[in-house]
Amino acid sequence: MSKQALPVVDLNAVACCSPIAASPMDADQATVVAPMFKALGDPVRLRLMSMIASVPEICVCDLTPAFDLSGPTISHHLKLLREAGLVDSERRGTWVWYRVRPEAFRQLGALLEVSSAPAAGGTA
Amino acid sequence: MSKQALPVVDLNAVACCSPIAASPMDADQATVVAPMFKALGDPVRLRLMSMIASVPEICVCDLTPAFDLSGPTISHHLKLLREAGLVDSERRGTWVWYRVRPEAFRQLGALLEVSSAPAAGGTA
DNA sequence: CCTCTAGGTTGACAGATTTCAAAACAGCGT
DNA sequence: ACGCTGTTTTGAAATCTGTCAACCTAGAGG
Repeated sequence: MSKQALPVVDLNAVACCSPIAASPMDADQATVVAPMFKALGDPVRLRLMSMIASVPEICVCDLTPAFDLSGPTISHHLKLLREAGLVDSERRGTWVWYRVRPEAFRQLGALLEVSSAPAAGGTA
Repeated sequence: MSKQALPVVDLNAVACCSPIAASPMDADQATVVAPMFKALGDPVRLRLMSMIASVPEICVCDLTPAFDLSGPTISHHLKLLREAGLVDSERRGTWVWYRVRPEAFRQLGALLEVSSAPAAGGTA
């Protein structure tokens, strides 16, 4: 019943910072990282993520009315964001508060870092 | 017949650089950006992207054998990457070469930048 | 204990995604 | 012209996703 479902993505299990462009990512790492990108690959979740990331923390009750969607649908998207390890939630009395997991956020950023131009001399 | 299908994502149409965490992203921008994350949200495409981004350019014939998937399937994933605006392709004789679109890559990275702790005093 | 509100879970369904086999298309070499 | 190899397109099957209505759980307040 632990509502604090352990994130599917274990950040410590990931070679956490070599940029995608530094060297070909191996299949295992791709399997771990892809779900994080996938979680951001839906407009609703991307907005949700942005709203959460823009403040220290935010109540579901402030998230839901920003969309033209039912409560359960928002709840579903928040769950995916949680399972991807991107956000954390905490119940405090009546309300549930969400905040980002900075490590996850940082990792994603690191993955997309541009590492200059590697020299695999193809083009000429 | 133009195989150089115009990317679905028009990079110039995007408020191209304010980090997700800077302020809540509006619905329109989310609609434009989400497909890019979505494209990276599959392990195969993420690896493909990584392989392409790790070198100046790479031939499909070097991409395909890295996976346990049929040629058409790889081709399909490459098409999605192209449509997301993340990569470009060019046929040169018998082979087709892929390379990243640096602008798109940079934009994605910018989106995930951590902008310290913003003070959007909603909470207190 | 009862009721009210905030959120999450279940079940169902339309539409999208992943994948492959088969077929089409594009250059190259003979 | 013909066949060969590399890549994309088409068509179809199995699976996954986004969404809602209905229902359940958690805490607040009588």
